[in-house]
Amino acid sequence: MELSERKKKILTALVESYIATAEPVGSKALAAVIGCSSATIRNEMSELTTMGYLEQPHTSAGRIPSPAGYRLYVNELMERQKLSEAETAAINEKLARKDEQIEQLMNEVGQLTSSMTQYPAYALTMKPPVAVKRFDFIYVDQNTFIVVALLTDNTVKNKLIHLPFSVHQEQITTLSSLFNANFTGVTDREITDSIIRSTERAARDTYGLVAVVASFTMECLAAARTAPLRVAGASQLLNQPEFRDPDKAHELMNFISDGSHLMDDLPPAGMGSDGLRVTIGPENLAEELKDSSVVMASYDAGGGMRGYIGVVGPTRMDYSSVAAKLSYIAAGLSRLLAGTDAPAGLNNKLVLKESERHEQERREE
Amino acid sequence: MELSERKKKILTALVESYIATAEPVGSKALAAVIGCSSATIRNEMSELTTMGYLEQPHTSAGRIPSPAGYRLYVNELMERQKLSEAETAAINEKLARKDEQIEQLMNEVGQLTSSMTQYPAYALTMKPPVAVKRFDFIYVDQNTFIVVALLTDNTVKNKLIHLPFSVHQEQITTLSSLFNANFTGVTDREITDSIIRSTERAARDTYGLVAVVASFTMECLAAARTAPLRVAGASQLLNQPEFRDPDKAHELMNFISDGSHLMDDLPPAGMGSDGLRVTIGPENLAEELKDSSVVMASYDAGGGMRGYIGVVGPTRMDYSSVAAKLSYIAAGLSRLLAGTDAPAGLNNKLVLKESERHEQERREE
DNA sequence: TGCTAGCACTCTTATCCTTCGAGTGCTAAT
DNA sequence: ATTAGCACTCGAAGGATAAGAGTGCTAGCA
Repeated sequence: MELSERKKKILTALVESYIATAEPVGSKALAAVIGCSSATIRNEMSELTTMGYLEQPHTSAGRIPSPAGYRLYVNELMERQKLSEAETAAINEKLARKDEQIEQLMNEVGQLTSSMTQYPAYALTMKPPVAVKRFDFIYVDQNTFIVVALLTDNTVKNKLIHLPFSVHQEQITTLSSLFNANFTGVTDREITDSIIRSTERAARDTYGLVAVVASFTMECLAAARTAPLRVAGASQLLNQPEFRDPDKAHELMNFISDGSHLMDDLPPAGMGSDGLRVTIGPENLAEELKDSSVVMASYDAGGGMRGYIGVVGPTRMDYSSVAAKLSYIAAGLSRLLAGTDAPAGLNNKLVLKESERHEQERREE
Repeated sequence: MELSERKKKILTALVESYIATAEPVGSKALAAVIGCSSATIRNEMSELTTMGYLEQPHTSAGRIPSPAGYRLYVNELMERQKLSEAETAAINEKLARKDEQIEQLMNEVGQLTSSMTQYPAYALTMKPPVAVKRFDFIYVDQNTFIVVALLTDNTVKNKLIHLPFSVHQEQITTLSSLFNANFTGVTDREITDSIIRSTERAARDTYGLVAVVASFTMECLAAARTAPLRVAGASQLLNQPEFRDPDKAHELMNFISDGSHLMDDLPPAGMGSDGLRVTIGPENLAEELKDSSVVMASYDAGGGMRGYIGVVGPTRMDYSSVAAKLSYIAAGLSRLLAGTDAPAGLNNKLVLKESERHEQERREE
């Protein structure tokens, strides 16, 4: 059922007022904004309450939005915010330093997101499986050599291997051709015991080294797909009035500081076509997040990799502003990492509606 | 001036009671422990107060230790605590997994320390300057090669270099001998413009590549000495009653979450010969730490590297237990990383006195 | 029929006041 | 030197009161 225009206006104003002040909103305050008497507002609010969009903390306080109210606000009512010059400049400046190490960059992205939004933020990259493109072996001395593996995603991994016995140059060369023959182009899943066994059989006098290098190889490949999740600005939570209770704050901070939980929940499903997803309060799967909201954006990290940034905050989160900022940062990262521009119209102003409608439909099934 | 035995007993009991309960301690409670009347205790406490070891939050509450009181307690009164079987076992188990990456390990050490002590913890390693031992260049294709640098601390760094123009194998070989001749054995400080310039002159047709590789080299060397500081368990602060005020908690959490401040302050000076240092309240240089205490321990990370672990907490910190735990963990790390055993007697029970006496003397000058 | 004015009612928050009790400091006695 | 006793202080806790914000409902008006 569709809401009347006025109801929409009231809900919008109420949500925004509550987001700004964290105080329940009364009919009087809204009357001024909407332009009719407080009694009328009261009637409307009463209906909105029975429809489930508003809640009353107690009989004689104002109303606050229910999760459903926030949902409606996010899906249909919220203004697509534009970032200020200063904000876009700050983001661009941070992202401009392209020559940084990727890990370093990801770390700073978390902090950037957190400081821009004033909420705790996290950033993670999901990578597709990689394989080794080529191996090189560097002979250092009798007991020592270095394995260098160039991966398909063009990162290079290496390891210094120190042996309790001595080898000579030719053995290393043999090893090199063995590994380049048998271990290139295979992902970590595809390295089976049988490959290792057969390589070992072919290895002859370098027999003992195969296992060492093979395990290094597997480590590399596994490490390359593992997503390094960075959490930044967890202490920002303490700025929010809803976390002035230290016990609540502590609980949620513990939860988000240890990123593994976040990963379970967040990346897989429900990303809108615009790369944004908002989960509000009880929509979150994790028990610890039932009173919080999560906004996340995904970006193209190049080579089929998909990255995610997100923020966690109270349900009374400033969705509009956060969505705009995340979207802008994500677009910047896409451009930076993958050279792809974001889908049309996504750069600065947001197009949430499309994706959110999908989600709405899903929810109503 | 030396305190009477009884004053020492009173101060000790008072500090320990306050550490345990966070409540000001009255004369009655102490009378039971010490074995004389509360009036006597009151007289003694009154003297201890004028001597500056105790404070009164207000006229009619009990006494709490002043920073000087804690200092005296830490230096002379505190029992050297032994860890329980379970605690040593937990620590040993964590440290047993030697084959982990060093960074991973350092990260976990922070978490281990934090979870053992119930305070926020940090861990950092300081490394002496390193140099490159040898360079190897791997030719990948026309536009691409890999630089591999083996450092004096036996870590290996690498970088994939992609060029906008093409090179051939011989140029790479030339580059290799140039760098092995001019850039090995020099630390980052010693790489001057003039070395780069003269190498470039000698470089002839590989001219343009020298700068690229040289800057990679400097990055490596700088990165190798930069201490990766890990902070863990910042949210533990919220367990402490003194941080139930969210604003205070927020301030300190911000401070410690961004490790750079900690580094400014902590590592340089005043490490006792036993590898432990305690700074109490106003002894800390940083304004944000004036109400907190820091306990840190250093360990031998091998190859001249010195590592530090520490915890931050309220001045009402359980110094005895924290010192024992830190010391045990540090000794374990020394053994693990450097193979050296800690100085005699330091393994499990602590010898604080020696070093602290020195510090005491320094302070009295 | 929709809007508004008015009014009684509810419920929270702030404030003030009182009481209670823990703890002190001092004095006098042992 | 120690202790018992006592008057005094001061914060914490409890309770009553008042204030204020907001609601729901009814009745009147366009």
